[in-house]
Amino acid sequence: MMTSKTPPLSATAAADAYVLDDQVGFLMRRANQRHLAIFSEGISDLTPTQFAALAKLCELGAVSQNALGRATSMDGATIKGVVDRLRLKDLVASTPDPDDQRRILLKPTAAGWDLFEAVAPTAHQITQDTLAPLNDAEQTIFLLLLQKLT
Amino acid sequence: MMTSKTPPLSATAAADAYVLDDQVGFLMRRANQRHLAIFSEGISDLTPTQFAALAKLCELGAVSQNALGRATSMDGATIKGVVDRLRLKDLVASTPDPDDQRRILLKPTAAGWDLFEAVAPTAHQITQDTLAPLNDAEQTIFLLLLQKLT
DNA sequence: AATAACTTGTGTGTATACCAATGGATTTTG
DNA sequence: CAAAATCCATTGGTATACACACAAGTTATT
Repeated sequence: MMTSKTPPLSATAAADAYVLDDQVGFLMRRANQRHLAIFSEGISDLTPTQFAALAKLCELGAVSQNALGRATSMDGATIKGVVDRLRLKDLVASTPDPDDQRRILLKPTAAGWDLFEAVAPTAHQITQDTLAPLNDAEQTIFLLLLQKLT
Repeated sequence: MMTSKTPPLSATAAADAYVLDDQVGFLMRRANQRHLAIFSEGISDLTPTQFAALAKLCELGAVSQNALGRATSMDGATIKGVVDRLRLKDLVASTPDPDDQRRILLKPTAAGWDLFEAVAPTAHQITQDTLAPLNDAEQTIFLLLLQKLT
């Protein structure tokens, strides 16, 4: 509990005790910054978000844009921009869904598949490089705890 | 090591083995999304980034804009926007540095101090709420490992 | 002292990321 | 079946976040 480390405090005392560098949010932001740097070093063709969308699309087959967004934890506005850019790069193709006129069915193009398969090993390596400061046991625990925070 | 879970693979096999939901980057993004939601629920006046900058400024006293950026892990372009918005809200004041004509010295205003002290306890609570899915021991480990990944 | 190298703040461009609103399509319900 | 509720894609707005380039100021080098 919070109270074990921070017993009831006046607002001022709480402010004194607030050290930014100890906050989860700040640490997660920094850890993520490091990961993004590692990613763009290894894969410069795609952003992590674009790769996530492409990978998920290769995993799922043909899905609607919003469904892909849900599968990758992006809201409608975000996934639209990502898909637009993937289409500009000819990695993803879209066709209207004959069963539902609202939907756009997305599929990886041949080039999309090729790129995904070509960079998947690198993506694995990026995950490993990101976790490299931890030993095997620590990596397992970290991923487990991270999953619990999801 | 990676090889314990993923022995040498052909590109296609690597693609098969690539499950987005197991990747560190994806998990960190989702954990961060959850944290941001908790934050904005508790503190709606400021974004996490703005609060981080304000908190660090209260911690450091008078520093230049770029120095504040370094202390909060934001690059020059990012910290500029953040500080601009904090100034618009009258939480931060800027004066030219007499010793270095390039620099702008930043300081929290009285309102900035007041707001920081008022929300610091809430910020602590947000950290706790974010970590709530973990028990005490897990929280300690998680923060430790997170720090190692920084 | 003059030049080079660096720092600081700023501006531009691109890419997430989310909220709110909208119009059209589909599903659910009364 | 008709109305309400929901879903879908899109748009506009705001806020990080980083890369790059730039001008002006400062420090280091020669």
